[in-house]
Amino acid sequence: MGRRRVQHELISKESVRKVTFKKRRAGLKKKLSELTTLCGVTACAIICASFDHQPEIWPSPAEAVRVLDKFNNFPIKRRDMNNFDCLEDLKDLDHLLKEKIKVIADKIECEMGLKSIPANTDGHNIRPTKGG
Amino acid sequence: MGRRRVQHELISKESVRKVTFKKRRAGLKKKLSELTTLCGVTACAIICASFDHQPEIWPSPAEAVRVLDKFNNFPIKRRDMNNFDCLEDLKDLDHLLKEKIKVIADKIECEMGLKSIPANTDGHNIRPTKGG
DNA sequence: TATGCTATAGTTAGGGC
DNA sequence: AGCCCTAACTATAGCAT
Repeated sequence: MGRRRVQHELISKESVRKVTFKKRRAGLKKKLSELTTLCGVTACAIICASFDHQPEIWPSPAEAVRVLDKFNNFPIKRRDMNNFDCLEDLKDLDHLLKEKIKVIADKIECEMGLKSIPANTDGHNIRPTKGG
Repeated sequence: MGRRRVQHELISKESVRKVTFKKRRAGLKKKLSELTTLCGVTACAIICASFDHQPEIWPSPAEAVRVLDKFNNFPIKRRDMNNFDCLEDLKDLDHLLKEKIKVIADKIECEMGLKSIPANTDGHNIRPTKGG
């Protein structure tokens, strides 16, 4: 669509790539918005471009968290069925998720000022950060 | 686009809504794929529809985890800048994230069979699950 | 670099099977 | 339900500014 077809490969010229990115990002955002409105579904998108200083999160960070919650409320065993494109990837999913959650959990605890407390009297025993 | 314009509101007839959802979901998936290919960015989308038994995750669950990692690698303080649509929502984001991560972490530990271990000899002290 | 234009490639609503 | 068709509509590539 546009004056000419484009190959489905990385656009080599950075200036062109950047312009195309902005245009298509806007288009995608609109499409996502229409999908949620017309069909009454919740959806979010997260886009990380090296052009940007931070990822873009739609419709909003808080809504993304709500959508992620919906995802996370599916028990791991039930998520592991057959509706995904890449069964190979799925083999790693549980492991990746577990690793990721551990790292984030540590980071969050750290952020909350609860790190390096070996064992407190509230019954909350925090895993020490390794090599940090 | 199509034989007639549609109002930008919830499609009332469920059968029509479902068909439109499937068509537009496919379109969105293609657009997301093109964006990542053409522009060399990483992106994921998560869609929860009541039609489906589980959320749909693109390009794959594992890739979504990688994109989320990119997001989570931004320090919380730096995320809280000004590139988001909803500053009001952002006020709650850190809190929501912290709560969410805690719940998920508990769930994961449980899944891994590490729950209700008060303290083991590896130096990994796990927070006990509260209330069952 | 960003914004506006517009010809044209691409998407999809409604319908048939 | 799913798949194909195509008119009608939208998104955007290449330019111009």
